[in-house]
Amino acid sequence: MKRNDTYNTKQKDIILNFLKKQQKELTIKEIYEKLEKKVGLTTIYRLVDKLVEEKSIAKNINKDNKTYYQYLYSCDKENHFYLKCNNCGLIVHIDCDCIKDLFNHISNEHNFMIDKKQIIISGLCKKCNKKEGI
Amino acid sequence: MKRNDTYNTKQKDIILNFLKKQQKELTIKEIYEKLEKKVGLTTIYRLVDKLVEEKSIAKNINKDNKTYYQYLYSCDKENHFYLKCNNCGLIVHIDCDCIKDLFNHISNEHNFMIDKKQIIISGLCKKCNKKEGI
DNA sequence: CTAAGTGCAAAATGTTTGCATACTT
DNA sequence: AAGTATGCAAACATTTTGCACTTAG
Repeated sequence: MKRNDTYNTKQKDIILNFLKKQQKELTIKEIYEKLEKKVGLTTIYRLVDKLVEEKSIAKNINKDNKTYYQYLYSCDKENHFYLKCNNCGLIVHIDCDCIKDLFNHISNEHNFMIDKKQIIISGLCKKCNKKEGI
Repeated sequence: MKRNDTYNTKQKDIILNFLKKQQKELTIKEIYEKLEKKVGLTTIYRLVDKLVEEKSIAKNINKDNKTYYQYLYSCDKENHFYLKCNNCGLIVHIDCDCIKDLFNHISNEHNFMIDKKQIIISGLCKKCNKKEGI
């Protein structure tokens, strides 16, 4: 008679932990293969969707036109955001008050409620910036 | 004997102008249909890819798992960025120095080169924020 | 025991490619 | 002309669905 409940399953654990361990973006196929097919493709699609919804992971399309998923270290602080390198795909977590100012400014002056859980700013990390700059 | 050249075609014009006029995100299919099939599907795929590459338009996956494209008003100023509403999908162009400070801070303190052409910050616009907040 | 989750195979979608034709310069 | 671009049909890839079965609570 229960309703709208959610169960903890082996597969759920496997996927979240796997993404947590990997320090990079992965496609569904890559997840499926690296997990040695311990979890069915369909299930990965379904679980990954949920994880995106609850903002545990980020989803995005890269230049290669493929869809990638990546774990986002969660954080309840007010001053955290992510920097994403467009070249190597890495997302790094930053804690810095600089984002608080922007947040306040944008919500006050521009009437826009930034989603604190998902502030992802794109560009090039130090390493890739050097490489591309040649 | 020319090489690596690019021609100006009717289709290229049609698509860019169409996206410019629309003030919202569109899927490939929507573009195809609203254009009344004046441009072939394949061509849309190809042109839209180029436009993304040259950063005239933005591409992203929404909650509905569909891929959307939207024109980005270009701007050479140092202080512009975009705010994207996660609910209604609109991208608004903002010119405000607040982003310069963040930009400088991030590049100096965090060694990260933000892509000035594509600073898109997500959240909820005023209208959608009210609706969701009920 | 019941609702929720899983995984297969199949169906539905979405995207890319090969190629003959048409357009730009 | 020569090099690009286009658009169809076909190939390919990705994602979703139906359904019988398993698992969590």
